[in-house]
Amino acid sequence: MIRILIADDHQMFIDGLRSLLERDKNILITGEANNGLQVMECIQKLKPDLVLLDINMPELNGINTTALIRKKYPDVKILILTMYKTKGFINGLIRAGASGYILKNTGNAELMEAINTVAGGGTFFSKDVAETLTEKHTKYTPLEDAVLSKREIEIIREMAKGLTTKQIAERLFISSYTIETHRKNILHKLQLTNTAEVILYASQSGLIN
Amino acid sequence: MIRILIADDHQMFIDGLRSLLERDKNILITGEANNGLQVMECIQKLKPDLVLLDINMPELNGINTTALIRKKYPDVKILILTMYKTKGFINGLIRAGASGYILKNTGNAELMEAINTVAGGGTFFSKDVAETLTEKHTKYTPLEDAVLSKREIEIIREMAKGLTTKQIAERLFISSYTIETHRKNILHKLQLTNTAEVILYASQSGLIN
DNA sequence: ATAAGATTACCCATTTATTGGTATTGTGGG
DNA sequence: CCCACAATACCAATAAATGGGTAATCTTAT
Repeated sequence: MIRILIADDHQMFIDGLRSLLERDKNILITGEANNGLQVMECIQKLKPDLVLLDINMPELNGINTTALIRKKYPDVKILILTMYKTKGFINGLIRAGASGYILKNTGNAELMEAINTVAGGGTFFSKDVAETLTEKHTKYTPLEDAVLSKREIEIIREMAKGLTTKQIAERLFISSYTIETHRKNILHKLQLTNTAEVILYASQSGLIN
Repeated sequence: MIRILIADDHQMFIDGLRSLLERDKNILITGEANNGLQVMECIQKLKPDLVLLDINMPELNGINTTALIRKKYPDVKILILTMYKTKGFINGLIRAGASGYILKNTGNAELMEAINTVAGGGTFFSKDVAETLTEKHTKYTPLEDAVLSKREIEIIREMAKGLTTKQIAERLFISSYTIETHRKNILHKLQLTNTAEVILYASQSGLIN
């Protein structure tokens, strides 16, 4: 019996997946979570074997959640379910301790295979994902292994509201120079070159909302 | 018996939803589609009563698909399933002919209610969506019915890649001055003030991807 | 306690974006 | 045939962002 926790910010996706997986007598859905913080609470209470984790969640994002699970509960397997196949993400998640990574556009059979493989201690990556990982390093790679600080995320959110460096400084009661530094560090950490790329990254990785 | 077609670019979401809905004896899932073009093909072949439509699909987006269905098959009901609650989109979809609009983070009960209501000829909107529609116009909201031209969308996509005005000009073989004009028009149409807001809007409204 | 990282702060040169104009040509719908 | 709008192009002033530094505190985890 494989005990599974499903984490996704879309309840409808959880409902559907639960219905699908419960057909399998060998699977037990022990619980659900809509954000990273709930995931941590649920693991403690429910002790699942495997967490099906969406990386696009509010409160605590996928990479941080993965790292936290790996640290506190080393025996819990993590299978990432997502729609992003950015190289940096995948690398970051693997380094954080995920055992598998499959895209949401994959079918039923592959999902079952992934669950069984990962639950059995193996690793599983969608074909598309595996291809992305073996790709040559392209010039405009979105990000490597981004670990943004709390403050940096806060600043990105202000940027997304269309505020300028000066306006952000006023709102946070600190110097414009400091915001300038933060923006520089954000660009450097994400290996990006301008605001447009940062906002797209933030939006697509669930940093905003 | 309600005959339903499910359209979403994530096969896993379709699989789950199918499993969930098939429990109801009154519902028959007649088919699936992963993009707008497939939706049109399937409707012709399968003659469903209702289409569950994700707006974030490749090939043909949600608004255009909705308008096309309404035009060619006026009797087919359209229930939008999505995660975006931008006012402009909701308005656009309603005008295009959708009968309902619910967010993917809503639960099972509400989904069933929405399906039954819409199939019965009524309209259904999630509480969140209804709230968005009655909200007062806030200062930093993109313009409701922004109708961006083909070229403008193309330029937004280039902007999202982090390209500068000069680089976009080179890639599209036109003058930088022209790109400047387009950017100005984009900001004006959306009633925004800088690139950050444009990229966030584009990302959240499904213009990118 | 100590080292690593986060947060703060400053300066300056350069590049880009934004704003506010004007204006010509092409094109699809009524 | 016209009109509205799309797409093109140009100029110039100003605002903002980016890239290159340096450096002092403050937190936090080992």
